[in-house]
Amino acid sequence: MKRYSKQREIILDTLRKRNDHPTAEMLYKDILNIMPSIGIATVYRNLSALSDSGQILKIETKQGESDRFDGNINPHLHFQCLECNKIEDIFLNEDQVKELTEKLNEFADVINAETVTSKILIKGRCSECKDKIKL
Amino acid sequence: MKRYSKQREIILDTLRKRNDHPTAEMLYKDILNIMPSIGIATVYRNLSALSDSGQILKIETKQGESDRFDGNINPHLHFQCLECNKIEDIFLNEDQVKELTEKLNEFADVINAETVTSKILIKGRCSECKDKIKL
DNA sequence: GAAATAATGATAACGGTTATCATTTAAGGA
DNA sequence: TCCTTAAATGATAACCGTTATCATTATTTC
Repeated sequence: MKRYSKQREIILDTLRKRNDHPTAEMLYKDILNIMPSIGIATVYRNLSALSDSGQILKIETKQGESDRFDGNINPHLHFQCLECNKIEDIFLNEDQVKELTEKLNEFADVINAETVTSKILIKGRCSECKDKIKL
Repeated sequence: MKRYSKQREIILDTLRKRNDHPTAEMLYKDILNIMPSIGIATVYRNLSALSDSGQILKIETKQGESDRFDGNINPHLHFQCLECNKIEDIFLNEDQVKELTEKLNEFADVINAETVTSKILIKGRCSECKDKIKL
């Protein structure tokens, strides 16, 4: 990422405009409407670069399933519904972030390791699917 | 898994004897010494079935990287070292499990969802790599 | 503007996993 | 024990998301 590119700008903009967690493929299809000449490799390349540089988040789900991307880098967890596979954000307030960080540090201490980051995915039933089952 | 199979028994035994987090490939190579006729597909098939039935754990790491398996199903978190990629277990005592569960439930409540399970991977530097960097 | 080289687009290749299918084998009678 | 049924296996082709390759295009610097 040593040089500006129109493609990267569009990719970042497109991702930030959404408030869900699209795959590279979904973004690619979106962007084709704006820049029909863009290649899928460019989308993957830039999503990787942007996530490496911390401008976006990559959510690695299970193998065989496409990675998801998130334009919102405020500290938050992810929730995935076991029924409909939807991924939702759970935003934490400062106190919650602090509590969680302390707890993770405590856990890492058990094996004398140093926490840098963490990946927390809560799995369960989302509000809609919870209701469906009750009907 | 409606019928017994010698292959499945060997796969489960082999995994349980290890206290690390091997990939399907690693287990396959191990098992070739005991049963040279086993096929890689059988290993994958049984690892999936065993993890679906809760007898083992599947640790889904990042895409492109092989899944890891764990024969120990006591509640524990995983830690992955950013330097050497090693995965370590962090076992929790009952109180810690309870605390963590409560916290996750609290987080899921924010979006009115119901927690069933969670996947927590702490990333950072393991005790060995932490030391290496300081040298 | 020209040179240097980063970024792109098209597409081939990759790698872990899953699907396919003929063959083998376990389980439950007769 | 033999027979039948269908689950499980082993070999391998296929799958699919992603990455590598490479010629071409575009950005930056002078």
